[in-house]
Amino acid sequence: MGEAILKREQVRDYLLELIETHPAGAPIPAERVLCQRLSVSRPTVRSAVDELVNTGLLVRQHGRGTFVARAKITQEMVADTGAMALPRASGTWESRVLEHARIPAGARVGRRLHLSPAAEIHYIARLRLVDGEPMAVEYLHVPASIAPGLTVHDMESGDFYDRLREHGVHVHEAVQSIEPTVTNESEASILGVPVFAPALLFERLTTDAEGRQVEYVHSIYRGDRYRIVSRLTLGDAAARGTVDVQARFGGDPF
Amino acid sequence: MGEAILKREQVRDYLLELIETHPAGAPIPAERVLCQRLSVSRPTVRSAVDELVNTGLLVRQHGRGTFVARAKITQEMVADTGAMALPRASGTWESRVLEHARIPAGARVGRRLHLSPAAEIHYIARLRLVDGEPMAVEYLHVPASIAPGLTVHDMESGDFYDRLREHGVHVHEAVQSIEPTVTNESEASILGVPVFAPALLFERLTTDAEGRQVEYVHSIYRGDRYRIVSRLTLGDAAARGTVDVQARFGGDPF
DNA sequence: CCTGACAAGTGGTCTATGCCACTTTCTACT
DNA sequence: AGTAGAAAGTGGCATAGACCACTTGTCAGG
Repeated sequence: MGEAILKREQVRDYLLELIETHPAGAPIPAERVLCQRLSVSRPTVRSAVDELVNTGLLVRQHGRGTFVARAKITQEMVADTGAMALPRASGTWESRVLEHARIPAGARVGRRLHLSPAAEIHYIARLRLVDGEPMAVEYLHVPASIAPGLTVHDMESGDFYDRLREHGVHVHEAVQSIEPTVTNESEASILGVPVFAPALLFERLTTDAEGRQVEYVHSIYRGDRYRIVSRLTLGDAAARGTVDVQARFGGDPF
Repeated sequence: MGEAILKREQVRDYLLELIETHPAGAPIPAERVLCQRLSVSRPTVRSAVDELVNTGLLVRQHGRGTFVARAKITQEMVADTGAMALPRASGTWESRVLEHARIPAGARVGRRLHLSPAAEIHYIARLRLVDGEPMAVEYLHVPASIAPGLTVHDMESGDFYDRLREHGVHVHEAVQSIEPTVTNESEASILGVPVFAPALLFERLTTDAEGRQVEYVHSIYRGDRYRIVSRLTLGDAAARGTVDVQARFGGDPF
């Protein structure tokens, strides 16, 4: 069982055993060494290593070597009922603004936010880091009319929804989608992962108490170091329908 | 901007344009034709096609050709407040039991379900299909002591939690995790997707009203045709903490 | 007209080779 | 002892070729 037939599979199994028996950060033998040891060609070795890199088990560094990757960070998305204090994702989270501009919404973002394509929005690209390391890249779109005074500082400190409240915006509801994706070149570069590595794509549209769309966010979370946990409460047919969840995707902040 | 430098990137961009301008199911030029047309080697073409296959944009069939892939299915995980009727994922969902056995829990599943490793469980592997096509593969583990009379029929009909209720088990709460993953060979084969294609990994541990662990599920949902949508309600600090969500990951059923 | 075999076209796996670019180590010179 | 340059070791990109395996289409024979 699990017996590899193809040479690439043999190499992969050999490497999986190395990964299981070495700590994160440990180097694995160089490609050329593996060629000799396993009697396969270099493209075949590279193909097997490619697969393990894409699944987040190995990390490659040009000119340095290939190393066993670290474990994932878990995001708990359940809090005590009614509590303000949300369960943070493990690690110390920070934000770093990569771009901040007031631009026209355009057709696509305009549709999402129910705005004219010409309406102005705050466009913010920001990097989310955990313990100093990139975890996600987010693209926020906030109608300028709703929070005209929004600043870069607002984007980098504390809970973003707290910041919005300080601008008179009381968020009420959000619809969010999650799907698996793979990184493109830009995202890969920003996040320090390979291109086409597994990732989670989040899209969220937030409305305030007055029914206005106040935020549209598109985020990419690296899949090798991030996962979501949720707690669901399910009742009998008569009581079903109530789940006490305070969902916080994608780390901190809301 | 977006200008490919590498030959592999040039090929990929060429193919992306083809994909955008052709409907699902349309064939793309054969590998050898692309070699000639783009003046690149076959391994280079294959590498670019590999990437598009892994992201779910193309589908390869041995001996037949390469075709533009179809769009994703969206799972809405929000229902009307208090309603029994849950928003179904699009398409017609069915289950097909692949395996059903009573086996010892083992160390890992035993820990999850708070059982002795020797305790017996119902182990069920089942395929979830939408419109007749594989969408997910699920591995259910239910303590035999909790539902001694569970049958294959229970696994294939209607809402699984309704079936458990018929066995006197009233599910109350579940904790679930979601992370991006890639398919292994077995999953790829069952789901009809390539190995190492992006997918969503779900793990869920369900408890009943008496605090017993009644179910542990491990599921793989293909990423090329599936995504999750949720609606979150957020209030002011005083009111925050209540989200009216009825989460149903992974299609139908719970 | 039907069937079977063969050819052509498709993707799949692998080897061999060359060269580029980055990083680290070692050696020689100051 | 320190520094700079070269060498060695690492991953990255690409080509060329051979052969395997699957699918489809065509043609000849019955």
